[in-house]
Amino acid sequence: MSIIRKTKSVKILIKTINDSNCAISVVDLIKKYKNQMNKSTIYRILDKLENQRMVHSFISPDGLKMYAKCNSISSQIPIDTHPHFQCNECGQIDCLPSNVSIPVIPNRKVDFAKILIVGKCEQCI
Amino acid sequence: MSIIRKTKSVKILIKTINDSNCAISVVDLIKKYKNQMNKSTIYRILDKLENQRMVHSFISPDGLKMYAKCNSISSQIPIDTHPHFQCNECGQIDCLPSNVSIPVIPNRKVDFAKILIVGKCEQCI
DNA sequence: TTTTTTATGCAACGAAGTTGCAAAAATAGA
DNA sequence: TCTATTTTTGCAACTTCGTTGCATAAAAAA
Repeated sequence: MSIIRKTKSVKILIKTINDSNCAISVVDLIKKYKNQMNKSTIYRILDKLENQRMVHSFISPDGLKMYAKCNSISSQIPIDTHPHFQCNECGQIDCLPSNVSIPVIPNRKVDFAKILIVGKCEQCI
Repeated sequence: MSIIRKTKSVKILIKTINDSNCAISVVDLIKKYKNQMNKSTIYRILDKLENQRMVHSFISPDGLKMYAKCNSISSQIPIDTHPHFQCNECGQIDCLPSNVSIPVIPNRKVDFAKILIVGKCEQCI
């Protein structure tokens, strides 16, 4: 896998994701940058950034691909294992640093868990 | 909301979901019954069944809408709050009866959590 | 410079899911 | 039973999200 080249588009996307304190859907990124880059470019760049572990992704409850920055906590833990929080008022999803202990399940081997905690965020409480 | 009418298609879908011990994607149901019912019909029936709490749904990690029966445990707990288990070998997803305790998160109100535990199932261990 | 590699835009495509509408089936009322 | 009304279904068209092939543009290497 080649090292990522920091083109203008790449820089914009990295900055956008890093400056955001919550996850962003690709759909929103496409809308936001529809005059500056093509949607294929966006999908391709995000894919590379994820391979490089510079961002991480997950699928939202309504099936949209979401991207968020890898903070210090999540980059130490194997991919996608930290919990996410979705506010059911404003819809925003962000990453939680906290750990949720996964129960042992009889007759199965547990590798990791994808956890989405749903509730109300600080602003919407 | 009107009571559901048990047409032939409805019966088939209820039986299929109830007889399965794991979640089924709508896509698979459409493939399976492509000669017996239209995909719109399938989507519409499943939607109604879910409104009646006869089945429940969730979005799989690859964005597919999945349906599973409501067992005695899950029908007592508010919708979608029981954990699911996905085998990363065979891909099957099923419902877990066990409860995972959700941590309290500072400055937020936690309503419920969607939990997908990933690992190996009994058959694939 | 010239050559080679990589990134981008564009258009077409594909899959999942939705919707409007007409026909069919089931139900209710007489 | 016959008719009127409601509900369900099939079909086709459509939307949205995401992918792919290919030609061009840009960057890096030589």
